[in-house]
Amino acid sequence: MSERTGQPSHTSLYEENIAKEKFALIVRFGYVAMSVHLTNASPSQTMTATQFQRLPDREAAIRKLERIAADNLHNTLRILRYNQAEQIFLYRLSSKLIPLQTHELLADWDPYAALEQPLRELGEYGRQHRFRLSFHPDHFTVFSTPRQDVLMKSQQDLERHVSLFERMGLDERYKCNIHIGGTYGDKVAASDRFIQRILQLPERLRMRLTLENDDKTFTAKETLDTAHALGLPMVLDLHHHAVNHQGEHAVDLWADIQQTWSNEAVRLNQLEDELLAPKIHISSPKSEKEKRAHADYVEVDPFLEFARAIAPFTPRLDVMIEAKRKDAALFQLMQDLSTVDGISRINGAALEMFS
DNA sequence: ACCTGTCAAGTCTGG
DNA sequence: CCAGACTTGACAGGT
Repeated sequence: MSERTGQPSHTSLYEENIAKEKFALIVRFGYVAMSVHLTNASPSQTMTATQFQRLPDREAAIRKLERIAADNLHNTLRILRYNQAEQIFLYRLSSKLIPLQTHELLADWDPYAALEQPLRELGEYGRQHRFRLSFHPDHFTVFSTPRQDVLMKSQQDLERHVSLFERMGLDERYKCNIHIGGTYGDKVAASDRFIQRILQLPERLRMRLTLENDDKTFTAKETLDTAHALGLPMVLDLHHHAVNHQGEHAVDLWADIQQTWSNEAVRLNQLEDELLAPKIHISSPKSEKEKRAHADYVEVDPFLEFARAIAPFTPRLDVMIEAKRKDAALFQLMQDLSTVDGISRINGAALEMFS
């Protein structure tokens, strides 16, 4: 293996997988939060703090928040049923399922009292159909921050996401993906601070994390080093890598990135579990000028080039599509890929590449 | 029914 | 030091 690819050698588990898959790469695709095909199915409906305060009856206002949250959970279940019908097994949950959950106006509100049942139902459906569900707390979750107040809020927001997983009955295989954060003029100090902060987190939060390279600050290589230091899996974003790297090639980092997922599978004693297959993000630049912004759809070629290059030493890959047109972009990409030589479609959103 | 402005968050840049 | 850009989907309020 290592002679063949020039990559570092791999575990015996890895060799077994390769033998079993006969050098075929199985790729599954998914999309983020909302479907553009389903109507009136937003999982992210909300209420502004201003509106909440404007309502004279606070109890009634809270009931309204709970109705919005229940509706978001119901819409998420509708989306999962749709995903099941379309055979899409990768899906990122909305971070806005429960509006104003961490707002200081609602510090005394326990939203779970009213939402326990729908959350459990959602998690059960997800487990039953083997969906790979994830969260991506937004970019205001910054553990590299030097500010204590920002750190507190970041931990609070991560806690909120992990609690949702727990209330859904979804164990540590279900992950919250985050970025490292800002540099504040000193990248080394910032990543050191990040590492120390993550090490100080309660284990139930720390072990939910995956780390993703970002488009401005921490490159894939730097994120991989940080993931190694913390023993966390890494999600490689190919678009971010394309606009933020120091000359290194994603394919050359891949063996080590893949290894972070094998390590996690070993840690959780879930060696063959597809929930812990290595995962990447793909998206395409909106335009020449707006290289970082996401386009409506995803171009085939950059993904195809990467997938072909890693196929000889990768049995399985999960791909999250980050495109404005969400599931429509997924279907378009599947169609574009299905006409390519050496690729056969397994089902709605999974395919097999032979090498 | 549609359109425009606003809302949240934290970081970073430009003035 | 402060204002504005960045990002995102959806609300809020106007026509």
